[in-house]
Amino acid sequence: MSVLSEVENNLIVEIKKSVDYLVGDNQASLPEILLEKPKEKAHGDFATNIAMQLARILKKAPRHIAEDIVENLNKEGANVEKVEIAGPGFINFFMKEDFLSNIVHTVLSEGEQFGRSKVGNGKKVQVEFVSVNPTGDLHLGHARGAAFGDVLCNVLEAAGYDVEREYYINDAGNQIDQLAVSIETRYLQALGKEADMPKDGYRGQDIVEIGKKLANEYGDKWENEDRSKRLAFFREYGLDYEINKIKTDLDAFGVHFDNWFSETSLYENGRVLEAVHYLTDHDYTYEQDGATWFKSEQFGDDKDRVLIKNDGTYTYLTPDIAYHKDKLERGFDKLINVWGADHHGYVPRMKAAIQALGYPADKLHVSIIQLVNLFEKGEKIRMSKRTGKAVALRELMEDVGKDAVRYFFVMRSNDTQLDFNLDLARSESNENPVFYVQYAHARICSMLRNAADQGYDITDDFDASLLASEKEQDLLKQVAAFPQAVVEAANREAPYRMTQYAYDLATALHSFYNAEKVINEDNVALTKARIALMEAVRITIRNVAAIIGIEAPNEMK
RNA sequence: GGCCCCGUAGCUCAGCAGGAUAGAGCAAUAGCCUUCUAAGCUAUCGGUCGCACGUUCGAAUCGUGCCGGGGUCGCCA
Repeated sequence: MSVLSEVENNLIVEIKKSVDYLVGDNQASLPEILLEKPKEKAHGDFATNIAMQLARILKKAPRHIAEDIVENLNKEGANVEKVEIAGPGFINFFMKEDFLSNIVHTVLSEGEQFGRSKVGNGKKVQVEFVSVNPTGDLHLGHARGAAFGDVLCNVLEAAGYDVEREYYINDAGNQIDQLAVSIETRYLQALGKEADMPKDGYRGQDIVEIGKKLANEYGDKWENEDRSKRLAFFREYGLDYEINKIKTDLDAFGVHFDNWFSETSLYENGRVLEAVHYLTDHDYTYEQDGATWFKSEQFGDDKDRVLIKNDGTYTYLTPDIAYHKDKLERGFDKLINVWGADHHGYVPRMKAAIQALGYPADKLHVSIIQLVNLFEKGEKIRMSKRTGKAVALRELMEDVGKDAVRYFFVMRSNDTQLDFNLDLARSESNENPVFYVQYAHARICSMLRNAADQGYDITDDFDASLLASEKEQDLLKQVAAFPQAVVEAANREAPYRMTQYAYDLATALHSFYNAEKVINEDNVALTKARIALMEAVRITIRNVAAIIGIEAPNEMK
């Protein structure tokens, strides 16, 4: 699926007519005709390898097939100026001069909508991401997942999918009991009492603060209270505090969720029990060593997994199966989970569960986010200098700013490890891709301000066919490529393609800027056309920046 | 040991629904500001695509086997 321009569609239709004529009855095995945009300008505006693809079917040499296709091609109808056959059998198309000029009008009229398409067909996709345990701060790995998930959602929305963002709050289970006990310890310490942090307690600064806060608000009230009541209260209080902190941090990072889903709610409304019953009723469980096991191996997992431990409590998997059952029943066409690399081993058992629940395994797609390493002055940083703990998202944002953090985290494919270069993110120069892209936008704004001072208006009529220089054509091609770039990023669930696109567009702009002047007193018609072009580029940069979730500033300070 | 990710220029990475001479950025070198923002541009230098077989008219891309780096293998979450 793709969004092709009218020109491309037209060309494909004409090529197909020619090919149909050649192959006659062999229709069934006919490969799809694809156009590529050659890297080399000498190879034309578009190229197709259809002749090579047909070689096997027609049992003829690719170059001969290409000749036949070209012979039958309606060049006029396809808006083609010149056709060449090259290499092993590529057909290269050189389009008539003005084939790109419409794009400026398109962008100006579509504005914020430019780049959006309907290829997603309104399909319902749910993306569950971040879902960090509410027991501490958001760290770098989480932040990468947050940026990835959020930009992925933006891309999917732009491509016409109906997207829901969800955060799964692990507010049940051992780690929350541990949170309550850790808070208790800090609370007692805040009151000046002797209390030791348990071995696997949470030692973060935030827990110390919760302890102090409780001591200030309640004095020794909870010290004398029954311990189970005390822990129950601390548990709720701590959860509330941690979740709010996570929300605040994500908010500052520009990440917002449609739905915060509580694990506890699954217990309260009987969904966990229901899921266990479902599996048991379908004979997907058995008892062994005092525990209840899920037969995940028959669905492709390495081994079977425990659902109910021999102490009667559930493993993490059990409510998670109930959670996915719930998600599936909410009617999404596709579920995407964004998980850290340390969870990849968990994928087969979750996919097994999806199948056991009666759904195809590919209903769920898990995007694994590889590790992040921080570098400063060429050295790997393991701990924050300030806190002595793992570096928190908040700290990183204060250091280099939200935009740099977002951009750097989505800049690389999610399945490669990421080296985050702090010096680079801080630097205000062309080495820093965020500034490079933002500068392109600011630069255009500056030109447009100057143009306005001289009495030009971006709504003036213009003749787009005047935009014929090499740099202008390059810019037009880049702009025209945006809708397809969005679709490809969506199809491949690869948001990093948006940062690459943004960078390439900025490069074309800067290159144009250094080669040509926009405001040219001797040529008013050309000036008007270039102003329109600049506005079209500005809109495109702003739109891609919006998808990445960074600012498109009017000036650089 | 099983499974997952990675291995492409000195460094960081694209390219991997097979296609033309493997691309960017940084670093290095040489240039461009009486001209709309030099936070910019232009050019040069730089690569046995980890290795070996195989499939193919054609392999960085697909398959198999090795080698190297990282991650992960709990009745934790």
